[in-house]
This record gives sequence, C-alpha cells and structure tokens, in this order.
Amino acid sequence: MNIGEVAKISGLSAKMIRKYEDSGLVPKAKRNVSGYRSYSENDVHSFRFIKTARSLGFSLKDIKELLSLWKNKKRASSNVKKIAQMHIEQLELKVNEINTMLNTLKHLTKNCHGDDRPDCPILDSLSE
Amino acid sequence: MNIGEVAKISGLSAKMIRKYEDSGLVPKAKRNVSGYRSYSENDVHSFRFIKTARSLGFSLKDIKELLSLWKNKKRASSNVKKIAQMHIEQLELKVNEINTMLNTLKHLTKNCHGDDRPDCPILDSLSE
DNA sequence: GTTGACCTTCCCCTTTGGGGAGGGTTTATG
DNA sequence: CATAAACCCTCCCCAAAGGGGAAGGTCAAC
Repeated sequence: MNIGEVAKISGLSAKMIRKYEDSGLVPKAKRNVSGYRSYSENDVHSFRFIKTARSLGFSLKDIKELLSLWKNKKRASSNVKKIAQMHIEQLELKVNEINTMLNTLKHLTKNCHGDDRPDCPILDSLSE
Repeated sequence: MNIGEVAKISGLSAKMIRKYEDSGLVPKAKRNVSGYRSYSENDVHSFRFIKTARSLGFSLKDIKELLSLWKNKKRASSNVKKIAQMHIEQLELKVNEINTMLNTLKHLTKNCHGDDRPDCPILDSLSE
C-alpha cells in the first residue's frame, strides 16, 4: 500500500505518517522502485494504534513507549498502567485549571451587561 | 523602570515582555540613552492586565482586542462580552474533550491488573 | 502523449514560551 | 580606580503536533 491509502484507512494524514517516521515513532518504511513508501497490513495496524492513542490525548513520547510495550510480548502490564495513570493525572490537572478559568469567566460574563455602554466587570477584573 | 523590575512586579518574564512588544501586543517601549527599555507605572498596569488575562486562558490575539477595548473609553461592553463568551465556549469544548478521554482512560486503567503479566486491556483497546 | 492524481523532499508557519550565546552597561565592592 | 556581578541588548534555536505549499518525479487512464 502507498501512503495515501494507509492515511485514508488509518485516519491519519500522509504528513503525519511521514513525521511519525522521521521522529522514530515507527521504523522507516520500505520503498518501492520509484522511492514511494510501501506499507503492509501490520504497518496499518500500528498506525491505527497511534491514531487511537492520540485520540486519548497521549503524547507522541508516551505513544512511542506504548508501541514498544505493545510489541513486547513479555511486557509487564504495570508499565502500561503507569503511563496511563501519569497521563490521567496530567489531564486532571488540565481540567481543573480550565474549570477554574471557567468559573471566573462565567461569573464575570454573567455580570456584564453586554450592551452599548462601556462599563464592564470583565475589564474591571482584568485591570485590578 | 527597567524591564527586570517590571517583570518582577507584573509577574511576567523579561522574555515575555519583549515578545509582547515584538508581536505588537503593547507599543514599543521607550529607550534610555544606553538602549535599555524604560517603563512607566501605566505600562506596568498594562502588563498586569495581560498577566491576568493569560491566567484566564485568553490567547494573545484576544488580549490584544481586550487591551484595545480597555483603553477605549467609548467601547461597548457587548464587544468585551462577546470575546469572553467565545473563549468560554472554546474552554468548554476542551473540557468536554478531556473528560471524554478521562472516562475512557479511567475505565481501562481500572481493569488493568498492573502487575508483571503482559495482559493489558489498555493495549487491547488501543490496538482494536 | 498529455493530464491529473499520486508521491518525494524541503522549507516555513502556527502558539506561547524557555535557553543560551555574544556583547554592551551599570553598580557595587575591594 | 579596577574589577566583578548583575543587568540589559539582539539573535538564534528548541519544544509539540501538526498544516501549507513549492518544486519536481511517477503512474495510470484516456
């Protein structure tokens, strides 16, 4: 398969697939006589793995480790779980940060007339 | 005031202050005879405004508009409110996205033994 | 044989910072 | 007075995870 087909069925873009190769996330693809990248079903499986992991917010660095554990039949599941738990912690920090922002923003916005007059508690709060 | 002092009392770094100037967020600072940037109390006020707005997650592009509205005494508060509401919507999308990830991740992690054995529902789910 | 759809590499752009080099200035200390 | 520390300046590179597009090679269909 050429890169375009792999992109279509994995849900990635050809750009991303090339970049994942450049960054060492996946091994360098074989090339056909004219220099095109050539992929197997197995490669597609890896790209789908990556796509799913990205949709769960894992970083490419994490995914590199997850791929390596996935391919290692003697892995300890504890290593996988550790990565997932660290990621969960980071996401929870992020969510808390955003929710703090949202609480403040909603409060300020609720009290803003939102009309033609210049008075605005949002600006007042920012300039305090 | 020199940039270092402004940085300290505004909570920004000197690097950021220079970058905000480069990107047109604030007007170019006056320079003293030796070429150092020289700031007034008013400038500090603007930097604090920026610092607070960043802590609420506003982008620099939004902050540029907010600053302009702040300095415009004939502004309509509706314009400020619009920016805040758009921002709230973006943050809510983000929060929903992360919460979706968290739900899946927590479910998978709960079912992973996390021991020496290789079986792992997290990897199973990623490779589906 | 030409056209259109692929593919290749290469470089730049995004966003919001941080790190550090190389060099000038000011202030404090000996 | 000389020197060192602490500032300041500009300029360039780095992060993460992509996107856009140029310039050029290849393949398939009409």
